[in-house]
Amino acid sequence: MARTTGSDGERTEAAVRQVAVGLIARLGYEAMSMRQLAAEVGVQAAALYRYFPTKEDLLFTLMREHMEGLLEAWSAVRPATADPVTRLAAFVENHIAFHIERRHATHVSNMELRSLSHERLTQILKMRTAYEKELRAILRDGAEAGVFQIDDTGLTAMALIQMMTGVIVWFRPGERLSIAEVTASYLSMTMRLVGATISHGTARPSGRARDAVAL
Amino acid sequence: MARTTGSDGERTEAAVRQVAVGLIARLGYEAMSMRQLAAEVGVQAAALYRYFPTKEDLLFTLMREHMEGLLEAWSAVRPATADPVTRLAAFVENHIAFHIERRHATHVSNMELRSLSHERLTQILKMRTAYEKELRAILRDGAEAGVFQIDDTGLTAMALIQMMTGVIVWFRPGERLSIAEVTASYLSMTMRLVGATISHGTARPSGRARDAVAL
DNA sequence: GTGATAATAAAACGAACGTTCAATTAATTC
DNA sequence: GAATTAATTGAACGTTCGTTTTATTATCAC
Repeated sequence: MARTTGSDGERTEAAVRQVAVGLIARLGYEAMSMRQLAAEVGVQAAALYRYFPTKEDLLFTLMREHMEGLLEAWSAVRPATADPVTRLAAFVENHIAFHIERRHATHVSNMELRSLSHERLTQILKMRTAYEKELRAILRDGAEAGVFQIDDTGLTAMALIQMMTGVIVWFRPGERLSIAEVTASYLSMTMRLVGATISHGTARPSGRARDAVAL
Repeated sequence: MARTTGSDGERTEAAVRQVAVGLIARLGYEAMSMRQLAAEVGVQAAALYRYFPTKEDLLFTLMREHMEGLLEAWSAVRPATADPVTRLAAFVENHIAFHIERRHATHVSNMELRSLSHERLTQILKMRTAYEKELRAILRDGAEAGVFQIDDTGLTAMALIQMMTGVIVWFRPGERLSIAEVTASYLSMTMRLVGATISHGTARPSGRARDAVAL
């Protein structure tokens, strides 16, 4: 009825986070009880409160670190070039890879926003907006350079993000398609969707789709 | 402390459904209490059980009728023609219109699946699969006829549905874009994504994107 | 070894949950 | 207008929830 042999705060906290992501993704935040979480970690419910003051703090921590990870991942691979096609390709590849790798955490970050307090919701949405802004900038640059054919930059960015993130809904590792195949297909669909051309300067006035990249 | 004047079972049940959709969409199924629902309807919690035996029965009813509505809406507008471009355009237009019109119900049907029993989940997923099958058939026919350029029919169908349904996440009526503008943009993006051509017979062997429709 | 501190257990708190039941009144039927 | 049915109330049930408190033991620094 006290500290157990071999107990270690860092290991326990890491276990709590990991189990919580899986449990919330599967059951939902509201449906997961602290007792259930504790049981799967192998600890009493009261022990959780040593690491997270409230259930909502736990949720917020998971979400914030997920979003920070997404922004950092993109920063790490963002190309230095100004070429919109290269930048868009990098964005798509990073987005798909990151979200497939962290399916459960993405599920949590996308589905449980309504369980956050207003203030914390704002914080998460700010990070999300910053991420989407990166994509919009690429699309805008490409449209201005004439290498993309886009009606509405904002709408196209949302459509692309929904399409790409949606991969976590149906994709299961080890099934029919490999991650590489899925990524290649999404890259191809993305380039067609934005009407990407291989002309590196300005697009020709007519027959704009003539040089569509065959990705 | 009994039947109230002017009370009417049909009206009460309709009110319960309508309020429940809004409440579940906003708070989530688990977070919405039966007492809260009853209060918004203007009735005591016990009265709800006259219409829905359990909370889950209520959720299932809302979801089933949403999916039935979706399938019926598509049946009503499905073109008789064999032309894949026309059929795809009709599918996209119907999908966007239906989902924008029933944003809250769509939210419920997409987000609360995990709160259903196994058997009922299977029922809902069966309807969803039937709907997706319609899109896959259009894409397959178009690919075989050479009017669409598609890597993988199943993957493309999922990507399109995620992209289109995602409209409910960011679209708000009366803001920057009208429903007509949004629909036109999504139609354009869809046609480009599947590499639609205006050639009504077979596509030319090379320069396949030359005749991309300028939607 | 001894003292400080970190990590946990065990038990309990009040509140809220979905649901049931008996009582009661409005509307309808004959 | 009496009998029947439809619609609802108010109170209660047992359970579970997030969280707090207190006590107890392992670990670590010296």
